[in-house]
Amino acid sequence: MPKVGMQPIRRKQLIDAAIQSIHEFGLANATVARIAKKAGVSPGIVHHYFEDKNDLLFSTMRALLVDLRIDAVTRLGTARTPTERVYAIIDASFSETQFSPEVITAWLALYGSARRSDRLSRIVRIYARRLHANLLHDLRKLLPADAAVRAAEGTAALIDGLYLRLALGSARPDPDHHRALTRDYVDTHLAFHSADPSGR
Amino acid sequence: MPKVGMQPIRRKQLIDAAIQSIHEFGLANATVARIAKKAGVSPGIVHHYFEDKNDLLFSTMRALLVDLRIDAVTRLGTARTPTERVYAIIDASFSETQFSPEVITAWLALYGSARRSDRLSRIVRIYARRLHANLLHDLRKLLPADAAVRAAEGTAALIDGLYLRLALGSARPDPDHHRALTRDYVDTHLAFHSADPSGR
Amino acid sequence: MPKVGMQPIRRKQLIDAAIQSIHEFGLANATVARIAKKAGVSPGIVHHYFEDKNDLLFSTMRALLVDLRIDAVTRLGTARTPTERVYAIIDASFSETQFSPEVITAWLALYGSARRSDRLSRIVRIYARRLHANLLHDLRKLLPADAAVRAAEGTAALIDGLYLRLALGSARPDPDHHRALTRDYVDTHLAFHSADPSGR
Amino acid sequence: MPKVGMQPIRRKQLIDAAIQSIHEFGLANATVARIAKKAGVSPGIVHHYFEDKNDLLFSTMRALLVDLRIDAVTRLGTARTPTERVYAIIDASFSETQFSPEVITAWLALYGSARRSDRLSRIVRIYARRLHANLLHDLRKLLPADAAVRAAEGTAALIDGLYLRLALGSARPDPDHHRALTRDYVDTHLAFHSADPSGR
DNA sequence: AATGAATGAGCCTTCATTCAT
DNA sequence: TATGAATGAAGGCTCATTCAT
Repeated sequence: MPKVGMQPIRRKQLIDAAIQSIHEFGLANATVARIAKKAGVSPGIVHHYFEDKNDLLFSTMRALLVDLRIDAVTRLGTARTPTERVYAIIDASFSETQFSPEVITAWLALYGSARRSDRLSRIVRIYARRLHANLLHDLRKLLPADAAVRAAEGTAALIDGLYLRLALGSARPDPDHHRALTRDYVDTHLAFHSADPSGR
Repeated sequence: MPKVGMQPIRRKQLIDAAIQSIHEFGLANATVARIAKKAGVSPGIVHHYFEDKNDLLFSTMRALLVDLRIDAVTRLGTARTPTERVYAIIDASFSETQFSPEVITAWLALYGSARRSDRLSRIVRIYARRLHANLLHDLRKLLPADAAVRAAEGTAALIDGLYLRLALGSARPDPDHHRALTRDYVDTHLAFHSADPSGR
Repeated sequence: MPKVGMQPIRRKQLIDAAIQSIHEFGLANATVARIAKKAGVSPGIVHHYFEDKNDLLFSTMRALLVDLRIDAVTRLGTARTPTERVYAIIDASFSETQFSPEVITAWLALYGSARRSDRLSRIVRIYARRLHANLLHDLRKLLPADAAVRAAEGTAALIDGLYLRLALGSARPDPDHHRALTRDYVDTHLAFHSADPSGR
Repeated sequence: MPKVGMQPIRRKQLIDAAIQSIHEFGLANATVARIAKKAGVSPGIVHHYFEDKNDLLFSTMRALLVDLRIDAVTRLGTARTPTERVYAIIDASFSETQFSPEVITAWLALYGSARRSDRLSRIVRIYARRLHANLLHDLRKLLPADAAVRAAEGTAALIDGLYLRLALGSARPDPDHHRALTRDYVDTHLAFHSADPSGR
């Protein structure tokens, strides 16, 4: 059924199928054949829309990060104060979209293989840098310089660490809980420094 | 040349070779043949000392966690106050042994595949639970109940998150920096609650 | 955009593209998609103008042989003496048209696969037989019967052998040189027998 | 059955199977699986003994040329006069070993694909150059310089051309016939020049 | 205890061919 | 007439695992 404009549709189908497959079979067993089957297409078609399997996996990771970015930007749009902005970033990380077991599983699996792929590790680093920059931008207005840097790094690490535990199933899959925990980290730092304006 | 008592030696050789191979080739390319070669033995021998490849990987992960455990127990032995004990646990996580690039890479790779292996995910959860319990045990003495729970969970997540960033290469490989950051998380919570004894 | 009378145009386009593709990518990598792309058409269209890929390749070979035939017939038209006619045949084999690298490459590649295709091997044999018959026809007038047969076979083999070496790149791509060499073969035989009219 | 010293045995087995397979199925259909089956081994083993399929095909071609070389060297050992030496080279090309249909088919198929492989085209050119050098060495003693060069080139081309026609099945598979035809080419040149010592 | 040759299943990828438009 | 999306069958290659020695 040769229709035009299938590209974005098929690509999304296949990326979703890749996420599902990684969740269901594991990255090592997420074969092209299985992903294609889950997407309801033939194995061969994958190479029409992606250069190769790595390109599909890379695109999958990128899609995850793009979704996260969109979510964050949206939330930042309505935030007014620096604190609200920091919360917005945290909330985006644990939003409904990001929080499905499939997404979290895929996220960890792809992180786990990022070291071996230049493309993959590059976008992961870009994401990490951007998260850090965003957090730092607002925390600087709320904390002394060095404390802001530390808080930004800690917040980012905390988000990743909570995700990691979620992916392993050793944490309850409750977004609000994780949001609260991360906010608490920020709150405590803010409170600590506002109670003691001289810094640390 | 049949020697007796080779078992522990060979197993350690192979586990070390597995860690090195995962670091060098990635988990997906850490084949039995490559691991054996790095260990200086023949591919066939692996199945004399391990049930199969999964067993080798599981044993590798277990070895990593056992090392961590030993480190922590040693440090806890000399700690006196609850705060010292919490610091000991943190320090163990970022000790020299745990901090080699090879170990960190292997750690993330195996975490990333834990979901697909019952044995693997079991020991990972046991480790997570134990870490949480240890932290909680001492934090309870320093913080209100709910704050202690939150701090324990946050500390554990922070450690994992920092490891994750290390494995990805988006954090500088400086143990002291990570220790300080994690201690800071604890310190801030302790300060916050001692400054406000009414709890939160 | 349905046009009429496209058949001969498209067929020639595709045959030329096939020759180019064999030269550029090798027969094994001259895929339908690549040939179509080089012809500036879609892959699907190939099966409108040719039964299948083999039919395209067969038609390509036939086109090469037809060109050669036309060339030979033209030259034979102006030849007067038997010797001139033999020269005409030789000259046709090394004429400008036949001598492009693309044509020579395709020629060898298709020869190399002729054994596996009935159609292909049939036209190749027809060409061989015709070449032999043409040569023999005139050589008979110049040489004793058995010498004529031998000379005809030798001349044909020499032409093919020179082509082969051209295709492999181990001979310089100079038509005149090859014409001279082949004429020399004939000349020597003629001289030998005219010097010794008793036959051999 | 892990025996030592299997390498040369298996390699020969596989090379022979490759020749047979090319003959039976054609180069394009001589798959690794088919070659392995014909050799009575599993498909996977091929990559134990050859880098990849191309390496097997290259080694096959090399084996053909080595056999030819050995044959020629042996015959040259007993040749005394330059003429005998030229005959020896011709005879080697059409010896029993070289004359099996399988060998001839493989020869043409591999020649036909040589242009696309650096390794393949290299050894083919080396063989061509050596053949030419050998012929020239002795013809120089029998003919004027330029005639010797021409005769050497012609003889080599004639041999290849006869092979080509054999591979296509458009010549009768009679070694003696081809030897005679090639010797005749040489003889005629020698006679021509000895009858006319002034050269041409 | 140890080797490494051998197997055979499975994976990624390519490609001739078909077909809805 | 023409497109190019889609299929499905192989093909080359890798690899965990077995086994004769």
